[in-house]
Amino acid sequence: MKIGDVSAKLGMPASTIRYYEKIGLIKPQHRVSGRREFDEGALFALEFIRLSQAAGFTIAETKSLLDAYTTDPSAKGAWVSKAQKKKLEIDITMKELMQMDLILSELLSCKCVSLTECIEKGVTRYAVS
Amino acid sequence: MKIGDVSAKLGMPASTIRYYEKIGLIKPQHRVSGRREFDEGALFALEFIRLSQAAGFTIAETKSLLDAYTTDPSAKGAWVSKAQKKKLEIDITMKELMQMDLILSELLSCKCVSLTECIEKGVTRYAVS
DNA sequence: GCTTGACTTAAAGTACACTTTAAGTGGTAT
DNA sequence: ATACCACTTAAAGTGTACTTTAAGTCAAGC
Repeated sequence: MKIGDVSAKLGMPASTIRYYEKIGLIKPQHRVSGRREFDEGALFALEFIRLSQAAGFTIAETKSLLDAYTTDPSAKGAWVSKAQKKKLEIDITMKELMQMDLILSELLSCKCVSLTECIEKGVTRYAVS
Repeated sequence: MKIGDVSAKLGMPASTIRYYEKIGLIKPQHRVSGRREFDEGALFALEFIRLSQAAGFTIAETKSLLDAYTTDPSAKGAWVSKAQKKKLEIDITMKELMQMDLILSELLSCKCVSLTECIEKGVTRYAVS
């Protein structure tokens, strides 16, 4: 699969994919007459990166999750605790998203004529504890 | 409430709060002998901003959600459709977070010695459709 | 065979969201 | 009363994550 196909399939600019390779987030892809050829593993890595970004993790964090124990099997223990920590962070983000959703729902269903009125009426009671 | 107290309560640097005021994300706070005094409304706005950021929205998007129909009640219609759109975006992000969580769970529970092996065994079948 | 367009590189540029700096003010504790 | 620390400002600096540019290569269709 060429970079253009991968780009279309994942909805990710080709420039971004090249950038990820440049900074070592994905392995240097095998070249066929100078162009990158992507396999399933590369596609997984890119999708993993996309989801990791969506989860609010930085490139460095993503790299750390993606690198670990691929080169050194004995590093799996460290990877496991790292991944577990990330799961907790995802959990926190999920709760924040749910709270944001709840606030938007409250503001959407109320009859106030302004946000200020909503705040006075206590529509925002979920927000600040 | 002074900026330091707000900062401590929300876990948000005072510099960030000043920055939010400077760019108009929050209203200019009332000053008491030169220092900002924050009320419940301001606290709500800041918590709203924090959650909005967690939901992956930009400052501009957050501002748009926070501004609308506060000054012009007739703009509520536009605000409503905007907020509904945001709720859909939150929904997408939630699904991505769940997928990320699922992938991490799979990788955590498998017995592979490397990520490459996991990919080959199809542990990643949830990732790329 | 020649045009088209996707690909290649390295390097510079951009956007967003703060964060830091420098210089100064003001209320509180010893 | 004096030291201290949180506060004030505007402006410059920082970090992350790309994105664009410029110059060039290469394979495929007309």
